Amino acid sequence: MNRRYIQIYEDIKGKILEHHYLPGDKLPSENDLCRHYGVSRGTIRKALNLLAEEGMIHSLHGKGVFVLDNKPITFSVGGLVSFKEASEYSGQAFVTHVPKLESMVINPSLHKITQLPLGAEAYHLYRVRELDGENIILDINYFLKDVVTDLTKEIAENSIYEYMEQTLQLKIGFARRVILVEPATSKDKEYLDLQPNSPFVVVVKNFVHLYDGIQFEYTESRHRPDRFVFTDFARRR
Amino acid sequence: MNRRYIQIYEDIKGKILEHHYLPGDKLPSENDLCRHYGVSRGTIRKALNLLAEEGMIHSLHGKGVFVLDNKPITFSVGGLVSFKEASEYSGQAFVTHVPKLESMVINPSLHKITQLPLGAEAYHLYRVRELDGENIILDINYFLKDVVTDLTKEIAENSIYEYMEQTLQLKIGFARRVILVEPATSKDKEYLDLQPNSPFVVVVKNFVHLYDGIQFEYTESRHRPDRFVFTDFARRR
DNA sequence: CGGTATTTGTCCGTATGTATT
DNA sequence: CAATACATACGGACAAATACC
Repeated sequence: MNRRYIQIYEDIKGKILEHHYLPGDKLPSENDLCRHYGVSRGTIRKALNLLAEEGMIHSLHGKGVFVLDNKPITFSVGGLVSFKEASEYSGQAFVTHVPKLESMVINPSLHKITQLPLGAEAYHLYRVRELDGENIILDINYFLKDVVTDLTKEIAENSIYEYMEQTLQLKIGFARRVILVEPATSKDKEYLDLQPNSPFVVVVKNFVHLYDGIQFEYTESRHRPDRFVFTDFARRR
Repeated sequence: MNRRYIQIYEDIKGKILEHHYLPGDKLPSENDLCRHYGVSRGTIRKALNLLAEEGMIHSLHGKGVFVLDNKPITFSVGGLVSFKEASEYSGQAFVTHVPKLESMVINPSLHKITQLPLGAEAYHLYRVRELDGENIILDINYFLKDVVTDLTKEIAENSIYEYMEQTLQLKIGFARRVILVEPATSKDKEYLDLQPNSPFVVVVKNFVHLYDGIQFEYTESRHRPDRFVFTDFARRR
């Protein structure tokens, strides 16, 4: 498989991130980029389209393609990236603790919450994310056992997605995400350094599917409200 | 301009929303769709790509294109849609009150918050969104006066975006959005029906730009935490 | 102000690769 | 092995918005 347009997308993105192109700059014209990369215009436009979706660039009809003022959303919570990828990007050094890793079966009440198949075996784990000595995120994960086989604490402390993609050769497809606010539970109070006057946590619920469409994961990321930030980019159609 | 692919996107989207296609169904093959709409395959693929970005469909190499189980994100808070569009879509009947509409100048401290140009004249308004007799969202808006000309209370109660696009013939381009949690201010307490034990609000900050790139709006949507929901769809690349 | 060149937007047709049936 | 279906890429054409002279 060729996927030239992905390489070009990554190349241009790198040049923006390394400030070879600055916000407000005009990129070379699409025809110039065609000559530079030795590809057709359709391929260039596919690469530029990816950058536009992420909020890195904006095209103006008849004028050119301009670099936006941006912290691209893939660096924040937006986009489907693993926690490890996000923290590496942002440059913040997180530590992950795994106080719990066990096997269980999806019972009816769990099925309702997780949307995972009733009766399926799953790994159930808690992961606590520590920043600057404070525990600010509690991840409650459920992974289908027959998909994410042989999960260990070491893998969970590093990156489960990396393990799935590189070791198990699985293809992650898409995720639905819901953000809301809930009262803090006793588990939140046990694992997070909550502030005394804050009886709430921000909850990000993730329903993650493989490329073939089957859901293999449900995760609740429970955030200390004062440290929660989510950024997003949207275009008008 | 033709924009056949937009029409096809809207047509297929409509068929999914009206349950002509159900979740799990396979759409006709791309070649069948070409024949049906009388267009080339590239045009069909552009339409399908829009649906895929919104989380309505998912393509499987060699198998077909399948309808996902979904409330598409444009129906919720995701996507760049006006409050009126979102509420019409969700079917919830909101009422909008406009307790304040005044003109002001962007001073240095406002410039820092809103990112609007220093010294520019702006409309400043409060809009309270009421649902089921409860005031649950306080919108604090700043619109550049030389862009959104002649703004009135009537327009603000209906839809400012509709006014901009249909009356002023302006093209809205893109927005950056940040979601976080803040302590409730005295204004929140004045305008929102906050619950007594909830000293916080969920704040959605919007930096909205015209198609030509200039920012014309800053809005803070301040939500009662227990009524706040945000949904999102993401793909792995 | 007008004509020409440049640049992005849309669409077409074709060819080839790769995954599934 | 062949047929089907999606993925990638090429090249050409014309439209629409803008820039330049």
